[in-house]
Amino acid sequence: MTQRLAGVPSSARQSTVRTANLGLVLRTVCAAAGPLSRADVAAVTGVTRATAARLVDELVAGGLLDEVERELLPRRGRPATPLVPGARFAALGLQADAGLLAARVVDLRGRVVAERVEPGDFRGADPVATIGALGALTADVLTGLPAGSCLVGAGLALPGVVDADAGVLLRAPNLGWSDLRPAPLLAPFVPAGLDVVPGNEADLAARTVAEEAPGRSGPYRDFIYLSGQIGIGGAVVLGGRVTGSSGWAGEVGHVCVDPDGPACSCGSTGCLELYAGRHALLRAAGLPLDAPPGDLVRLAAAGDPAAVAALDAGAWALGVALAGVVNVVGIPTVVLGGHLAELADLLRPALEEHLARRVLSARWRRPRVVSVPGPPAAGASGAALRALDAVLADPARRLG
Amino acid sequence: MTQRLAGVPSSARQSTVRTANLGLVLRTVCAAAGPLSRADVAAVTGVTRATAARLVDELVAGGLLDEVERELLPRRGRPATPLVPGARFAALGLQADAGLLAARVVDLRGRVVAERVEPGDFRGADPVATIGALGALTADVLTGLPAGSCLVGAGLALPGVVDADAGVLLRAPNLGWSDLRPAPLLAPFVPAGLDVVPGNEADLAARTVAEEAPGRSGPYRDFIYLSGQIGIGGAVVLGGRVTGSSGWAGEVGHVCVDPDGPACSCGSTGCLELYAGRHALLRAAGLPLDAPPGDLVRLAAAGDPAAVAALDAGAWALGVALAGVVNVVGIPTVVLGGHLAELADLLRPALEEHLARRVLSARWRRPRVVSVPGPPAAGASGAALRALDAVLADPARRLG
DNA sequence: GCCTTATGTTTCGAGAGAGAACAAAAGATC
DNA sequence: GATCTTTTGTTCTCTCTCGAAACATAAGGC
Repeated sequence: MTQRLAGVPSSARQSTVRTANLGLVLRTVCAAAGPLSRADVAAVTGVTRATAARLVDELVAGGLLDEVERELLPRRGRPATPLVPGARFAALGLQADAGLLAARVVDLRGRVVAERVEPGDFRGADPVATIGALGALTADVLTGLPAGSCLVGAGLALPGVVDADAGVLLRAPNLGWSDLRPAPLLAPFVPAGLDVVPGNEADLAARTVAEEAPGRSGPYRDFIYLSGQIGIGGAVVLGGRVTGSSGWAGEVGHVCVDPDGPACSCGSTGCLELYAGRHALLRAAGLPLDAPPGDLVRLAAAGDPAAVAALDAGAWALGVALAGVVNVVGIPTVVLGGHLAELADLLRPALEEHLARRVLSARWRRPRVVSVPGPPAAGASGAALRALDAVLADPARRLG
Repeated sequence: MTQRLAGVPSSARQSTVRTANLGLVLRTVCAAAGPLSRADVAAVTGVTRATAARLVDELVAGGLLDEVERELLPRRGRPATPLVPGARFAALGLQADAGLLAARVVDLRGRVVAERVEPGDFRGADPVATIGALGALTADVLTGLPAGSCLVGAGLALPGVVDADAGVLLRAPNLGWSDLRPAPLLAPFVPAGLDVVPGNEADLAARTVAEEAPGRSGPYRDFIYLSGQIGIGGAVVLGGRVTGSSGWAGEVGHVCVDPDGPACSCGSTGCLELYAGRHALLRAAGLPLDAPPGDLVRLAAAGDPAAVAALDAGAWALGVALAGVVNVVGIPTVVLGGHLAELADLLRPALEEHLARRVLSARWRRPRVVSVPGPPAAGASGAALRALDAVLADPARRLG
């Protein structure tokens, strides 16, 4: 009975208060749209100005906050010292997808410090060679960093089932990769000690919707995210947090929409991906599989029958699959990302109608479908955000 | 910029440490299988014996912990004072379902202090009269409480879409109720000031699996729960917590398993409930709809073709629907409750096979189907647990 | 030039846990 | 049966952190 029980969180002590409040102050500054003064921080967080000043001073000393030049707004009273998130802290976000490689560095203010995105066709490509190419891109990006930058972490977005704790990509159907451990392959290209943590592409891309910058909320807090790449990944975001079992989740593309439908390479039948995946839509529309993204939109907008039929079938399949997800998790907002974002305007009417019919709670909260423009390779940004969020969660660790 | 931002948690102060540690100590005692001493509490939580003793003394003074008689284990050293959760704190859990009414009082130790369960057929019953009957049951149960009991909360499990914040049952298809506010109807039967909070039956029943007593974990921490009543409700439990959008979620019964299937009363087609709901199974097996629970089991075990076919169809539909849920939330454990628990042994082989085929991550984590015996009207117990968990989350409020 | 106002800083006190010493109550040992 | 050992529970001092209030600072307004 003297053994420490698993799952019991550790006790609070005085230093816990300090740690919690340092994090609170840092997140408050990050969450704000513009610079805050020490007095603003006190007012927003509820601590006294004395305490706010003490906490801010410690964060400034550690570089997690920067004092910037005051812009001369003519106001009464002593002029405030504007505070913004520290510019020297940044994280590396990588992405390897069937259609592109990307390396991007994002700082604590949410700015892209450096990036390279290389399109290509990596279906069935050799994993070692491809990760090597990504490493070269990474090295290139890192040389462009300003002096004094501090990389706090790194992540790699992959389109498949990932065991993030073990650092293993278990299976990426569209790349044709299995049981791959990317970190050792990337180690030669990144600073020593920087661990590249893999993650599911859709999970990470969803973060870029939930957070428009580290610690700053995006327009939606609760939504189902759909990432249209060659496959279809998904993530459930609740209260701004991606839920699910850490990288195992989000295989929406393989939700069954018709048990009597065609066989899928995953072993099941009638998977969503066979109707609304990028290749499925292009094939049904009579377009080549390497057609540029805008072609399908133009064709359908012009009323081409095959293209319209392809989108109708896609909307129907998305409706069946998403209605199931909405019925289970109870979130009526669907955010379309990736190639589905471009098609959002064409898919929305039929898709929302299908959802209204099949979702039990639709009468009270009508499901809606929205899209976000999103950068190319949103997964890379999400991977960087994940690493930066770890700093926001516990800034005291960075202060020594 | 001096406005308090929404969503920013409040700052920590000294009293926060106290509050947190009081909760930690109380939850530690609740989580333990047997009584703990002050020294045990110190060892498990990590605080010093001095601090543990102070915290325990405060909880004992408030009645949240009880010091019980030492059982004479011959051990060296000064004998410890065994601590158990306070017996005088209890919560009321109610349930109204198509097949039963239930009222139950559960104390902080997880014991059923008093209960009444009344079977019946309440499909299409008048909501006011039915809730009135439940109120009479409740009044009866409350008179049986030992003197000095303190009811800390009350909950009502309902088989439908509930807005817990607003306290409204929006729609319960199998009861035929809509837009019902149960709290005022029950107010005459409960002590003044006790708010009866409605909740989704499956969400609440899932709690009884995640927690075998207030604060004490059950055998599974991450699972998909299926509650087989006349309809089929569901809940997703992650890390011991029911996730979802507070009562909107869990309508697994209306996940579409065959878009070309028969029309459902909900407006969609091919809903899971039409294949694996209680009535669907009985009808397909050629049994009357009011057949006692064991009949179908006996018939199928005896090899009756209609019964076996009914269960095959049910397992197939459950496989399609649950594979979708597993693919989205990434949890490979399915717990069957309600009438599905009795059928678990008959459903499991086919169901696990369907899941293995349709779940993308099955090769690494094979989905498994388990059942829990569960009390009748598990939702009532779950409703009481929810109220008791609120005390565990913040015992300081109870201490004034 | 003085007043007003808002920001930032200093000082003191209170609450809470850590650590160590102390007191208490049993079994173990001779 | 007296003493030692062991474990539990208590008391005391110290440190850490925040709150409160007074003070200092730097601007605009009159």
